[in-house]
Amino acid sequence: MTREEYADLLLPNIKHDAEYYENLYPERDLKEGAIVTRYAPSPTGFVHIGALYTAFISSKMANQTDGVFFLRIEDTDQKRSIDDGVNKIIEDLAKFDINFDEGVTKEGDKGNYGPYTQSERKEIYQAYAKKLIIEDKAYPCFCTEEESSQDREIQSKNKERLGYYGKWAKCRNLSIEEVIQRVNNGEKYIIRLKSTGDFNKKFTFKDCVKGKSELPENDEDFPIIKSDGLPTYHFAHAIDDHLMHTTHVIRGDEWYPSVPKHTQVFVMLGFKVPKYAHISPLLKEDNGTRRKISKRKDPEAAVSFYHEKGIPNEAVMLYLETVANSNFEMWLEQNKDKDPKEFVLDFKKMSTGGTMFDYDKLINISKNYISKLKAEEVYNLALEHAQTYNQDFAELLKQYKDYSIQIFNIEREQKKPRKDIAYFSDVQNQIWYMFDELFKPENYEWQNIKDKKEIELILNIYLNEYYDSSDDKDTWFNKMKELAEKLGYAGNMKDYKENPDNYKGNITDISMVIRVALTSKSMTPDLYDIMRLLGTDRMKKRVEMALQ
RNA sequence: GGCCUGUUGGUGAAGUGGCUUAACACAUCGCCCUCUCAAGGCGACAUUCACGGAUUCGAAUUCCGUACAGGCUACCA
Repeated sequence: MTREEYADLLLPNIKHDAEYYENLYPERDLKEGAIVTRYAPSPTGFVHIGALYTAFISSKMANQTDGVFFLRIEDTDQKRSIDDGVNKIIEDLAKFDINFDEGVTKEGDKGNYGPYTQSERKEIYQAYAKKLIIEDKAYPCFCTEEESSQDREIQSKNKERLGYYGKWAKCRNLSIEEVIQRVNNGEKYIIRLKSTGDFNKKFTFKDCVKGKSELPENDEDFPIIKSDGLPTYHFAHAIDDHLMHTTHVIRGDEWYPSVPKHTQVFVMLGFKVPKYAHISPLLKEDNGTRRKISKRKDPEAAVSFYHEKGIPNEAVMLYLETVANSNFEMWLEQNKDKDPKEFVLDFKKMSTGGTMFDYDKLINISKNYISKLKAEEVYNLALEHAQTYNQDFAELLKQYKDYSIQIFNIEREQKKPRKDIAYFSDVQNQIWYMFDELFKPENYEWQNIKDKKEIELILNIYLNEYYDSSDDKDTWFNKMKELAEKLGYAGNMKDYKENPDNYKGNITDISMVIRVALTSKSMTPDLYDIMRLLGTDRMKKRVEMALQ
């Protein structure tokens, strides 16, 4: 039996050989320095904030070099798939302005290097595995999972290094005859790589993020094809990224220790080894120790969390970019007129340890981002959020569109705008009192100001003798001062501070009475603007309500 | 157990042998401004870079060891 026939017995019914695929997927025609990256999730439908982070880096790296960013679905482990998982991932990423040049799309594959779903590439992997078998660089293994785990236990007991290597690689030297016999007996098998590495020798490479690296060579005969015929991650990664001509493999740093394994596959197959960039994880403090943000334990792990909270997608991305390259913030400060997209991301500036996820910082970025938006943009985003999460409020916003925009315009669109909206789920809490439909105050925050008679007096005199809806802001404020002084309050704070005993109070007390009467709250944005928006009739009604 | 990586204030970090009395930002606190709030202005916040040694005229920066944390060590990715 020739080696070809032998390989054919192990991996039957394969139409094409490796050569065929080599010709099918030629080198990409890109300009010098263009980076080809990919995002390669399992179709779980869940986008982790850490995954968004690496996807963002991959996407930006490709874009800033006029390269290619593609989506590949890694579904070789069927347990990880859910229905419609791929579409959910695509949608979630699109929200954050992460789009693919190539790969799986909602309408099917796009691009010349497909299929982009690993389960559809089974034959391709097998063709290459076959090539390795023919060249005696891979072999079938009949060990059961129980046997392997038993061996690991023995190794562990004897304090030996764990794994399928050296004398533990029991099937490595099976004779062809024996293999044929066991296959014909219907025994299940996997295909393992026949490693040529030496654990005592060092393998050196340069990681784009971590720099010069030195790891032991791989001497484990790790599986490349599972008993279901699908490849393992290690093998699929090598085949796919070679055939799809990925230049930079950007992934989580849990993969860092397996670079010798991966490189070995590339080398044994005669492929050019790609560059690796291992991104350190986003961490969370938990009981005094740091751990990766976890899908199960931390709500903020899911990208949908930010959507629900109403943190603008752009703010999340701005935050992730400052995590990626901390000089980004300074760049933004110095290039206020430029599009943040012009910032050039640099692998070398990425942190090599893990980064604590700083929610406060995110909120700060979000506040600043929202404060710079136009009133109408804020309105649109607030409405969009409310339509999904707070429909009653959305109805109000729609019904009173112009009015709402004016509310959002208070102290906005100026050099130093208000920064009180951090996320859109909080908007109703902040402006409910501007809507009669929502204005049902449970308590008036009178604080400790004056007795009811004094309140009544202030309000009545103000409304009847001073208030004029056509006053501009200065006139309005001067009138407030006049009223204060007429009633024995200090019209300006300096006078009051110098001689507090000469006055019943100061202008703060006067405006506070009016503010609380109109809004029930002691803390609001600019009173003048609120009064202007409320209008005379509603003001009168609210004063009546307050005095009841 | 083995292998690898990391460790600069509450947080993210700048920093690659003297320009560091450790930048900048977030958080916190104080003062000022102010009709309240939100802002804004000013200031405080690591004598020290996990610890111990070594090299050097000089170290956060180089080397060695220790500690702690994390990752990998699956027919999971």
